[in-house]
Amino acid sequence: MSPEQPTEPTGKSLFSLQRRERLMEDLRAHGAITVRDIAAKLGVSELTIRRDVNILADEGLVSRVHGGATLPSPLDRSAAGRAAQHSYSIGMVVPSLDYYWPQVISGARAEAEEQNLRIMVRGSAYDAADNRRQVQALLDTQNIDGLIVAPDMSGHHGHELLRWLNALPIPVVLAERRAPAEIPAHRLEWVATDHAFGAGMAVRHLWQEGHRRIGCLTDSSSPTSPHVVRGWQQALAALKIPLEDSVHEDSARQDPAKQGNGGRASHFDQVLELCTKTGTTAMLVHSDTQAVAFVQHCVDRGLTVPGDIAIVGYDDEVAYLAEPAISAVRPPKQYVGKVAVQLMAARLAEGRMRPVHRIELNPDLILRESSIGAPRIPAAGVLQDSL
Amino acid sequence: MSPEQPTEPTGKSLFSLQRRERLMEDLRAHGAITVRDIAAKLGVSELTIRRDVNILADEGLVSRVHGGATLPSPLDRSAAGRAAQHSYSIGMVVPSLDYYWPQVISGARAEAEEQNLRIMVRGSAYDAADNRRQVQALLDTQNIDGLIVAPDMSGHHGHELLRWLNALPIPVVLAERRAPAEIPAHRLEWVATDHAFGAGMAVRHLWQEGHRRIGCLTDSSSPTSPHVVRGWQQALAALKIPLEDSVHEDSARQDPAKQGNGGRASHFDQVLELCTKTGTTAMLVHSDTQAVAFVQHCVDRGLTVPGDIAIVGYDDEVAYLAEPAISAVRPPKQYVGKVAVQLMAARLAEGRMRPVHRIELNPDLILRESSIGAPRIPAAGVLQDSL
DNA sequence: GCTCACTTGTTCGAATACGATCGTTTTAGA
DNA sequence: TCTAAAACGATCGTATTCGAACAAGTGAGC
Repeated sequence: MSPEQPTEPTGKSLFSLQRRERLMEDLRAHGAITVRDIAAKLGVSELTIRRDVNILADEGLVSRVHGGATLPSPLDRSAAGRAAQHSYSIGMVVPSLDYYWPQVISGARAEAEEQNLRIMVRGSAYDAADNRRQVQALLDTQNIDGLIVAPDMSGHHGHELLRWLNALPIPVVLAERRAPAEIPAHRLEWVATDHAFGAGMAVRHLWQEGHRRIGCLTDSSSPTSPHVVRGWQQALAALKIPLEDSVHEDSARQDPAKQGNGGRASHFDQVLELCTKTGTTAMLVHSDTQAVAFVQHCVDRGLTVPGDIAIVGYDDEVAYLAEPAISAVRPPKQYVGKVAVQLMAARLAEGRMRPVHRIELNPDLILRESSIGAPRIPAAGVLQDSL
Repeated sequence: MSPEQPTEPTGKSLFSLQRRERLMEDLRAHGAITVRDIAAKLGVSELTIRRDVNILADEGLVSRVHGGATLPSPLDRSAAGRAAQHSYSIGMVVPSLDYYWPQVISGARAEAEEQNLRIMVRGSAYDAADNRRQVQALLDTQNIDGLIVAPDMSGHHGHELLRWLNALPIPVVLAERRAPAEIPAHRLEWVATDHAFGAGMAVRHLWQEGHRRIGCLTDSSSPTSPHVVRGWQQALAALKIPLEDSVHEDSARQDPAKQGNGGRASHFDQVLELCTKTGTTAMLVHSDTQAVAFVQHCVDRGLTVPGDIAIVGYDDEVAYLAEPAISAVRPPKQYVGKVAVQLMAARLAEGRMRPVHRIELNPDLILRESSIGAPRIPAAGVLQDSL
């Protein structure tokens, strides 16, 4: 009877995939369809067709228009996104997930979103063997097109790891690390904070506050430490402060038997004694956790900060929590992640013709109570343009 | 008599996208269309067509004219002009317009086009006073939002110039220059080729070719020279070649009385004599022009290249012209310009919160006849991963 | 039986496309 | 240069479509 019924009135309902097939058939036949016609023809609601059209449009198979759909057209500006669809996955291996690195990761994530990249993060221990394990795990299980990594580079194993990374078939970007010049890791790119610059900035600041003997307390177990020390030394040299009788202590080189809180306290006492002996009135303390402990210790010993001794920390993770709040050098952690992803995206897009980029970012100096407002010798004019 | 009805009189209405496609078809067919014709043809109001034309013009697909539209024309300044209106002008001051820098400029220009920036280039002499004059001229006469510059940084005047650049109210990016650490030019950004890396690459290449005494001939009047020398020294150290009896000569430090071609010839003779005396079989020659002259001199003296002495040049401007063609380290000049503009564009867009970026790019080593194919000691396996 | 995941339908406020009017700008012709 | 006609853009109104939220139906797996 009624031959005029729609092609598929009530008979059997179609699966969504079949429906979309039919939709595409009609589209190919006529060049364009309206939601209303198709909905009537297939006996489903218009909303359903709209949803189908959206799905097809997301895959670039149709161009959406008000009221229907057409064959994909170059005039369809939403098609631009389609090109970027075959996006890359990049792996990221960082040595800590609770200090310093969360912000780096967050910067990387934001930029990855921007660039339409997927990013997979893994934490690792601070040692080369585990770094390699984590990278290998990413290579094996995921489909990684690029790698951002902050490896341990100390000792023979570290160098071996660098060579291995350099030989990987995918591009590798180091974050907060630089391959030493003697290792010809000619393919590795990196982005790192210029910690030497940061340390220099801290020293100059203290000098401007009137301090003329500025010490340095570091923890050589951190990969950042050598750069901080170098920057401190360079700044002292530039300011003509003799290096030999400046306080330079390293918490990691303490007698292992004395480790623990007791050991730390006695080490701090030793540092303070040295300061008194040499007339040192300001200290740059690497890693702000240590700076917080040191300030606490000073206060406990009855010293005022910055009155008796001024402190500048390094990293600016927890410096603001101390009492008094500690001035600190703040590396641009967000940007380290962001730029690492930018490097990777550009490398993946441009291929081998792009020259290897190696980027240093300058940190900021965040001034708080621990280093200002206790005037000594009025600042000389030599450094008028240093801040 | 009525076949004259419009193609699509009332039949079915078209979607806007289809309408625009039809419009573009007509436009491609005839080169130009009038709003009235198209409106009649497609059976819509003229206003609708005008709107379509506006949309297409926004995407740069047509040029709007009174009464209709034409294919996009470069004379249509509304397209490029409008976008470029918001955009910035940046000045660029380089020390030479015929050696090395043309390619840097070309890279900068291409990227500026991409980023919709205007770029104004001025040549300058290789001295700080003229650098400053040229920059000042740009600041005075043009409306510069940023500056890319490759200043002379030698001596007191050079340092003074850096301080002045650092204090300018607009962002400054150095190209192929780095501010020394002792000058706290904390606002200056830069992009520079890692010439030390390039020199090291050349030395390692020569070592792999079997050379065990590798000399260096530089011209200390060039700002690049110190980096080349440093890279050469580091590579020698890494390869455990004793530095003290390696040939290291500087053409700029020759007796001024002997300057000129005669002086140069005698200096080259002197260098060759030193090579013989020390058993040096390979030379890294900074600035390719000098390398070309040196190769010519060797050939004139009856030496074969690379048979008796292997040569690697630096800069790769004219190295391919020599007979035999000279292997040379090729700095990524295009990219230096490109990255400088990228840095500037990002700085102008993001403002002061963006940390200072300092970027090094690695050069390539272009192998030609002057350094290969004259096997000596078979290459040892130590450097398997160095190329 | 049950829940869970998935798909489809309904309703309704928001967004969009298109056309009409009218004042302003541009163009062509005297 | 002036003037009239054409073209243009801003604003509004209307018809239609879109999509978010919620509701309901279906099949798979336990």
